[in-house]
Amino acid sequence: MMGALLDEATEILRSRGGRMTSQRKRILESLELLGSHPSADEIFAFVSQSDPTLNLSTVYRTLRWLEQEGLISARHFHFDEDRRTDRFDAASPIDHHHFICTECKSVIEFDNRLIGEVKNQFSRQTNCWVQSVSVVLYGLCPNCQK
Amino acid sequence: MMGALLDEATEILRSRGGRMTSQRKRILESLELLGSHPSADEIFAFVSQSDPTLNLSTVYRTLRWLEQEGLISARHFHFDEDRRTDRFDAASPIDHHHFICTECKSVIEFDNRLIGEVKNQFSRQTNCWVQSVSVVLYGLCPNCQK
DNA sequence: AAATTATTGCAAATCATTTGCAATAAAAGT
DNA sequence: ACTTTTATTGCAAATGATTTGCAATAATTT
Ligand SMILES: [Mn+2]
Ligand SMILES: [Mn+2]
Ligand SMILES: [Zn+2]
Ligand SMILES: [Zn+2]
Repeated sequence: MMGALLDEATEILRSRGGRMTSQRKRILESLELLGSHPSADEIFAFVSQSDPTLNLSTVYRTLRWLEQEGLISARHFHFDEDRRTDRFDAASPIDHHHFICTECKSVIEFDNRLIGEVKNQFSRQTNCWVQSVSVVLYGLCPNCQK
Repeated sequence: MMGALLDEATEILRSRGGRMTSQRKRILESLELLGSHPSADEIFAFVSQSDPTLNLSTVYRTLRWLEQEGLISARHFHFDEDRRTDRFDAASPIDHHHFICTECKSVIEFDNRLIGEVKNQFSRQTNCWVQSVSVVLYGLCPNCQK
């Protein structure tokens, strides 16, 4: 249960002559601890508490590597203000979708088999081959509806 | 048919003491001509042909204003390379969705009533109020499947 | 035509992210 | 353990899209 990401990453590194460093360990850890969808900066701030020498570049390099390996996914949620910062998702890209409360910025993950249907119908109608689907709902969570 | 955007924009300007300038006219025009989902830079390049004095800031200012007024929408399509440039959509945010061919970068617009269902089911289950839905499919268009 | 002020062009600032490079430290070889 | 190899890091500078301050310009009003 705990350390799934770290184990997978370690395995990939081993198989390629890569090195599991203390900074990578901490970044992996933080991805599991910070459940939400943290930005590189948030991960940096969190890990910095326990390792003040960590550099933001290392955070980015590690995240991009994990992304390439398919262990995490980068997303842009279209917040009112900040359209531009990537958020990182410890889960694989393909198996869930997101609701964003535009007021408190909380994120709810969900899935729905109808989404598969949408994909199938589109494929059938256009002969496009659909590899992945991104669904993002924006609105107000129960709390923020007042 | 032609000039819908320009007409709406002109009307809004009129009602607020704004001014319909030549640069705004050209930018609005280009949004209708360039059917695809152009970036600010692409709009800039296009309009520059007919007005070499136009400045990129003006393009951005106009686009952001149109976005605020709800006449166009800004989107980020999650292309492999460039995750960071906004693309502008002459259509309103709410009434259609997109398929992106990750090979040739072409965009196909579509809609599907099931998406409304997904939204309704989510609302019912979580008591969240959903304001907007973004669906983006990534894959290969018929041509690029070889 | 003169006055008013919304809008522009220009240059500089922002801000998230990336990159080059020399210093550091895993892992491998001895 | 000691040395070698080289993957990885920290640091500082670069990038690239977008934004912003401000003086100059041009629509509109008077
Ligand atoms: Mn998620
Ligand atoms: Mn569109
Ligand atoms: Zn909320
Ligand atoms: Zn294609």
